[in-house]
Amino acid sequence: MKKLTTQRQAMLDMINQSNTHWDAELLARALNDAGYSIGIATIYRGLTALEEAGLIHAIHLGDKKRYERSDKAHHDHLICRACGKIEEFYEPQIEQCQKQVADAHQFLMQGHQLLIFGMCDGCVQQGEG
Amino acid sequence: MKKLTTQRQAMLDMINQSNTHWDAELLARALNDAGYSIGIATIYRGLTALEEAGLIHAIHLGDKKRYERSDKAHHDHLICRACGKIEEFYEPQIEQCQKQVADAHQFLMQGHQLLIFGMCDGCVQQGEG
DNA sequence: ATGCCTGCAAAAGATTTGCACGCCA
DNA sequence: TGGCGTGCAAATCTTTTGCAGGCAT
Repeated sequence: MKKLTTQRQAMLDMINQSNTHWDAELLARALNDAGYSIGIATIYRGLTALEEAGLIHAIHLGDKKRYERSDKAHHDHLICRACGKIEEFYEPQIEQCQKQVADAHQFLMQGHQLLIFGMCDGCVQQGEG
Repeated sequence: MKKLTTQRQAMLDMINQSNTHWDAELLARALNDAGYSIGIATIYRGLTALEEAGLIHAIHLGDKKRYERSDKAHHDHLICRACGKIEEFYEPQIEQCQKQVADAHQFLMQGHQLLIFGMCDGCVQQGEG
């Protein structure tokens, strides 16, 4: 059985206290800044354990794996290519369409990931300046 | 200006002749099997060049980058977690919803990627056996 | 000559793993 | 005492890059 050790608790707290989309290194740095000293391997193993336990949620964003709180309703992501900002959205109509698509393909849907790439409002303004 | 050399032509042909979702190593192996001897670095550089030229299309599928023909209509992917098979689909309603979501967030949509994870029919059958 | 292309090997970044040690039931 | 967690360093995997030629214009 997986244990929720002090360090994993710290990781979980850090993730739960924010809306950030953490990657392993970011989290390691934040925890070290917060006074914990946790090896990077422990971070990776801990993140995997927390994910398996359903305590955090993972998204594989192109280059690297990110983690976010799981105590949130399901949502998808808008990703600004200019500044890297990640916004969240939830569109029930899309969710429903996906189920229909899966059914039509006799495909048992277990999950999905929708990423919308583009530029956020702020970056569009700047780009035009 | 990028050149369409013999090797890049071979890469392009290989990709165009199939519906496979190639990664760099798979493509290298296939080309070597076909009699070409192309270094892996050339494959990577070639794939990047072909993608920039719009001749092939890239999807970042979780772990690694894959490439497929670009002379196909836009589509999204159903991915079987059991056997790795990738099916394609196109659902105009989803496309349209995405635009609306982007607009609602004052987000300039440049592209998107929708992956549906689950199990294909064949694997479901097997799993139940 | 110049610019882009190639191969190889080395480097890079992200993640995993081997190993020895430590903690707690 | 056995199992899981930890740290470190080494290994792995995918991708990029440096460098020394090579080909075509």
